[in-house]
Amino acid sequence: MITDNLKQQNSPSIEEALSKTRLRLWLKILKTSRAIEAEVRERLRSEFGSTLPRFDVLAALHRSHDGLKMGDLSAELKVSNGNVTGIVERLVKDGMVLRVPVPGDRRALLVRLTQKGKEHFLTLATAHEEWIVELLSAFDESEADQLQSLLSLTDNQFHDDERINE
Amino acid sequence: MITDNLKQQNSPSIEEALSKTRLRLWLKILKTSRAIEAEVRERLRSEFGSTLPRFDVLAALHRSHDGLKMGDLSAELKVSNGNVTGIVERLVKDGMVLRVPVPGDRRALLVRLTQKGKEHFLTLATAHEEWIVELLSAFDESEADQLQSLLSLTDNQFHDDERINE
DNA sequence: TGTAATTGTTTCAAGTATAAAATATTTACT
DNA sequence: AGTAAATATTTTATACTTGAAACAATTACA
Repeated sequence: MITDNLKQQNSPSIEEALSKTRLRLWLKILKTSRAIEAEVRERLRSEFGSTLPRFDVLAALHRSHDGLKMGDLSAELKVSNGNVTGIVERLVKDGMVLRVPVPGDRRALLVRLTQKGKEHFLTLATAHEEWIVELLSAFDESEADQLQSLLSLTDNQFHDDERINE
Repeated sequence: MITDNLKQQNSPSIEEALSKTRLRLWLKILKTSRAIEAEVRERLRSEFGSTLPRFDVLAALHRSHDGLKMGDLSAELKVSNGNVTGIVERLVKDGMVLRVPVPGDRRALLVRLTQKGKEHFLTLATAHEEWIVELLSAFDESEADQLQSLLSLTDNQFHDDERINE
């Protein structure tokens, strides 16, 4: 598909100002996001000896009731297959998850939370929710809603998945 | 210093709704930020064979005219000392930066862009700016300004640097 | 002057992350 | 049945990341 460039023909100075504003905004988004993420990582580490990737894997497994195949897990978390292999390996070693064969398919493995993993995740999740509420305490209901709406303007902007065919 | 909990005594349901809104907002911030960052990483890789950490180091060195000590560099980028050692090592190997001794202090090393590094950085920076403008094209001037203001509400929220003493 | 504390940096061990290659299995099609 | 293509996963090589330990040099000060 070929499209024309339909950009409005603004004066150069208006275009340049907009570019600067967007660049500055990106740095702000990145700074805010990284600051909160760093704080969460640090608390997971110091208070629970855990990490964000582990938490993310446990959360995904907790959401899906019957476990997830390795591939589904990496798709869900948007990280590479090989990466998930390593994280799950360590979680198995710690008794948090189990790898069980899929009946009809000897290639695939289902990853499931153990009882211990379930309990551990609930502890982490409770703390995590409290931290986020605290770290975003600068926003009241109205401000948070406005932010949410503004950020939603990017919604159809990024596709992993171009779905070229069909 | 001991402070009372000065939180307004809202009804439980209002508090809970606010918590949910904040948690949802955090997931949105994280999703947006990661999507843009992933796209920038991918383009640095595929179009220039480079990475975001390398770009960040080059950018910091370009901003400071006379080079930076290793410690200043890691402070500026908010990453660990050991991390910077590795990234700089690879940049040295590629001829992008130089380590030069600091006259009065035999512990310290100044890291400086080479001519090649300067040119390489300018190429990357130009492309990077275009990408960001494109990736944030969902926001017009007014929306970008509103977002910037809302995100600035967290400004004194996160300190690396508690400055307990003095 | 000597030595303790501080400062600047690298090394280390472990975990996270990727793309690409390798392996194993299943499916589709002849 | 036989084989090519597709699918599910792991392995490999390389890079990034951290906190903590080690090392080296400088500064403060008894």
